[in-house]
Amino acid sequence: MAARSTRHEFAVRNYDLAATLDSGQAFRWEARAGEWTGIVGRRWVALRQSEAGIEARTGEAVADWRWLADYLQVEADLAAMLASFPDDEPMRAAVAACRGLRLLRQDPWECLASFILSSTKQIVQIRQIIGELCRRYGAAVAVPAGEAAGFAFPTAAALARVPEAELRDCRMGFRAPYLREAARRVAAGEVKLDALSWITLDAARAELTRLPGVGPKVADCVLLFSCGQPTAFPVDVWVMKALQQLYFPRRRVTLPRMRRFAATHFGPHAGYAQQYLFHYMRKSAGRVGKAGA
DNA sequence: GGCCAGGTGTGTT
DNA sequence: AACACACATGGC
Repeated sequence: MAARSTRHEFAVRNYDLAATLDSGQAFRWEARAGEWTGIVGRRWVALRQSEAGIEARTGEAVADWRWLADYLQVEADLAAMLASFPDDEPMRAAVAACRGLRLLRQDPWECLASFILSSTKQIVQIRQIIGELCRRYGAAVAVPAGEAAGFAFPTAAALARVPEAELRDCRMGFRAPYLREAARRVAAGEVKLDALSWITLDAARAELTRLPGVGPKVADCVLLFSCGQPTAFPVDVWVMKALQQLYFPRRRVTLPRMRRFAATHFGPHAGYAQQYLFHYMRKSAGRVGKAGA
């Protein structure tokens, strides 16, 4: 039994923390000098890339660090997943450009709500909306002395109670009624997010897309980023661009056809391949890692 | 100032 | 099944 502590080090190789936390999966990580701060569940966390892997410190002492190991997926076998990718030039290039990029394992409600808010929004704006939502409706969490206040992501029950006009004040525009109704149904147990990990991908998609504001893309984000469905393959404008340029440079391919191509081409860890394509494309377009933003 | 953003809902062919 | 359009808001 480990002693309670506010510090822990995870031994892990081939893990690029910056790429992972800044690759459009999660929206609450802030970069500072040499470290990243954020909220995971009800805990404030600072993460730093170290010699042996990843160093973490928290706002309150922790005895069992499995929640963070799980979130960061430090035990995932990255090499095996990379080896499962199709052996073609586009994937070789994407892997070479994104060494150590990982998929996180996020809370399903936070992930669902975040991606309902993501449609036709830039990542910087998604981050702003979510930040405001957490400040207004999230529970305060313990932070180290001298740190700014931190807030958990608001529960579904909490957001279900917020009037639509107030949600619109957080600048989410037409997404406000979608978020509110999705929150109500999740809080009422009409959709059970925890069950989505244990049913087939198609059944899970059908369940999620019953919710307003949730189509194929948002559903696959939730299934990939928080339910561990390894072949979920969200196709957004960036992935569409990547697939178009890298696999079909000569002819235009429609979105539904592109989804069908993706469903057969990328193998048992297609979702991971998707994240490499997404990050590769955004990086080469110069939208990632630029100071100032 | 126009184009675009980790899309979805609704209505038409 | 495949398209067209509206939908808020803000970065560039």
